[in-house]
Amino acid sequence: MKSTAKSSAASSTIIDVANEAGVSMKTVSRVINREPNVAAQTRDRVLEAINRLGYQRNVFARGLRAERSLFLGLMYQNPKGDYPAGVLHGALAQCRRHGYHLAVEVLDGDDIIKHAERFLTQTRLDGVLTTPPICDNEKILATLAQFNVPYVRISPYQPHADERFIGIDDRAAAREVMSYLMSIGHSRIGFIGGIPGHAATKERLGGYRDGLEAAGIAIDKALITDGNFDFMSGVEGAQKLLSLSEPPTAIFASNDEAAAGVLSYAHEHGVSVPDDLSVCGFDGGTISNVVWPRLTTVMQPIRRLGEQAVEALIEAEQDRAQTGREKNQAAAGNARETGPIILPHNLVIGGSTAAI
Amino acid sequence: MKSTAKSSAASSTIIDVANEAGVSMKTVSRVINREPNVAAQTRDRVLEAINRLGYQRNVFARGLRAERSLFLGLMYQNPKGDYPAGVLHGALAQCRRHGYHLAVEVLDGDDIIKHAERFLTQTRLDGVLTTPPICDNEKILATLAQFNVPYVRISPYQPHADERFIGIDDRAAAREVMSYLMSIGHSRIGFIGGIPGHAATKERLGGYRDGLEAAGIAIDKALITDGNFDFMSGVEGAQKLLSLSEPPTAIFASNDEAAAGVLSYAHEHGVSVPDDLSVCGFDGGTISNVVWPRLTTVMQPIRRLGEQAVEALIEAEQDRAQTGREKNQAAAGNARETGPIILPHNLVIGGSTAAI
DNA sequence: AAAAAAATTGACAACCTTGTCATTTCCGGG
DNA sequence: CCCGGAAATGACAAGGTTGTCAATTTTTTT
Repeated sequence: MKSTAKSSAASSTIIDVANEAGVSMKTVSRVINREPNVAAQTRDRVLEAINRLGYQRNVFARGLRAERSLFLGLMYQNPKGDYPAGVLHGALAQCRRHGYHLAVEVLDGDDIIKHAERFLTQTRLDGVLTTPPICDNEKILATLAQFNVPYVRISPYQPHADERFIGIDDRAAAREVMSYLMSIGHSRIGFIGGIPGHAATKERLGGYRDGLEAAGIAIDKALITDGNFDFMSGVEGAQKLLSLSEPPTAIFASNDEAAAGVLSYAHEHGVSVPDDLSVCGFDGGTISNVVWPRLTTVMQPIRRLGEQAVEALIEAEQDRAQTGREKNQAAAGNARETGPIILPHNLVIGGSTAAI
Repeated sequence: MKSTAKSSAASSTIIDVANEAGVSMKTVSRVINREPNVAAQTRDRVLEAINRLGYQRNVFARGLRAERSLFLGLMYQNPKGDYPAGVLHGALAQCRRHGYHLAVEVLDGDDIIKHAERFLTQTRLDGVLTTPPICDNEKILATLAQFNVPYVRISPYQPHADERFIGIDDRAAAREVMSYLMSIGHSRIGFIGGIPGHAATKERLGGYRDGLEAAGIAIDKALITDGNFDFMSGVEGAQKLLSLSEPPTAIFASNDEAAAGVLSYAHEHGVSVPDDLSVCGFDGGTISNVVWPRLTTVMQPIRRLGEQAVEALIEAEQDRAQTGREKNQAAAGNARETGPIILPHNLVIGGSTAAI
């Protein structure tokens, strides 16, 4: 008695489908992969057979024979907070829509590169999404290129030419925050920075400056403090800023977590928010909604970043398959789209800001 | 003229290794899979060859031929918050240590079961981790069983016999919270519940009751309100409890998010925390650290839950492979361990509680 | 209407690994 | 010194898919 006794869940193969539809397995393969040159009538017959049998292609057989694995990868470093989770969730949703799967890998050990290499050889991903900070690690990018894996970077520090990246317009968003604050009467506004080297850090500070400049307010360096996107840097920033001889009436922190630190410091020291001090954050994740008062913040479409990144990868992948097939007409103008995808953000007014 | 001169990124195959070591590919396979009956000397030669060539086995070929895929899966439903992210991170770390990869799937569409089936047929996972609430979905569990995929449930509602599950002792933790609150003088303590049907909901309420009982305090049903683990349920719960003619001096919310809601309501209505009201949460994630005042809460070892779950799966998997190989001696006492793995929790005292 | 071109389809090999089963080698006992 | 049995090793097939290339059918052109 063979122990093959597969359960009812056992899947049928491409050959079963071929027999059912009365065609060769190659034709079935063509239908599955949406290759051209299949008669409409044949295609229908095959699709019907697929439905009847509940056929699903074997990911491993496909990965073995073809270049494509039906897996995308998400590589990131700091798994804390809403950001990676949101990207992940969006990416998963989009993968599902396209019949892809997602392999996640956190790179944070000793030898990141070796780790990435192992990940790539073992999984043969069709594409990779990366988020800051590793999306700005040149060695990682070089490794991806070496393995010939298409990748999309989310909110990179510095976009490379001829490369897909996705993000929001941090600078414009920060400008909006500033003009909102100024519109309700603030002119002395403090700023708490993010982790040096992050794109977001640079851009949000840029927006802060832009805003003041546009209003004709001179920049006071004393009002700009360093930070690193975490709670403590908010606490410390608030302490510095509020101890100035001429303290700000509003503080714009580079993200919600730091803004929460500001709130905390204010509560601790009897500074009333928003009466004595207005506070703005950035990100619009869970934190902005659970602190008191609720933060005025910029809501990023984090999930959509993940979705769009996957979308871009799959598009590129299909292009690749397409042009691969048409390689005879190598001269054909292959318009592989590149460049940025900028998603809209949203300024949310919470209870943490008020007119002066 | 062998085409061995592959590019540096291209991987060598088991045949290359066999040639390099002067053995057959089957022997290499044996070494890789730690099968018995390989002479020590041969094993060394093969391992050396593997090192020299930087060989890594092809996941797809292996998945195609063998039952094992080197992939584990994480299935969950609500991707929000620290919990899933923490489990994911822990699971990833452990997977990496064992050379496994992790495929993540969020089940939240229309037809969860069909979705799960597709996921399982397509990926042929070696094992699956699930978290609440879907780890309590009988249909999902049946599907996993049907596909013969071993699974580990994290914090299930009701442990099944003969099955691995992992969690903390919610009830004991809640008891600790209660005895702490009573030790600092509180006796009128309100409780805000979690999503009905969750194991955590039941157990934490149980601990609340246990605590009062142990202190000989009668349970006042007016002090127990419903909730659902989110911020608003904390706000609403606080409102109910604080409008009682004889309001509590402390509120124990079933998780941090709800506790944050309580804080928010208190701030809004001029109730000073912790002077007028003590507040406790549960989970010990980001939220407990960014609100003001910091929450007194139970810190769950979330990452370790993920790690341990993966560990258990891989152990079971290796057992399976082992006994599979020894199937001739079918009578052998295969002591596949089952039952619970309970990890320690940790009561963290924050600024949200004070002596009466 | 025949020839040429294009579209459609199929036969077969190849991808890399592991399971099966046969063969060889080694060892202790007669 | 041979024999029997266990240990070590290898030859070969199989797993499900897609790429290659040839064969067949349909359409277009002359």
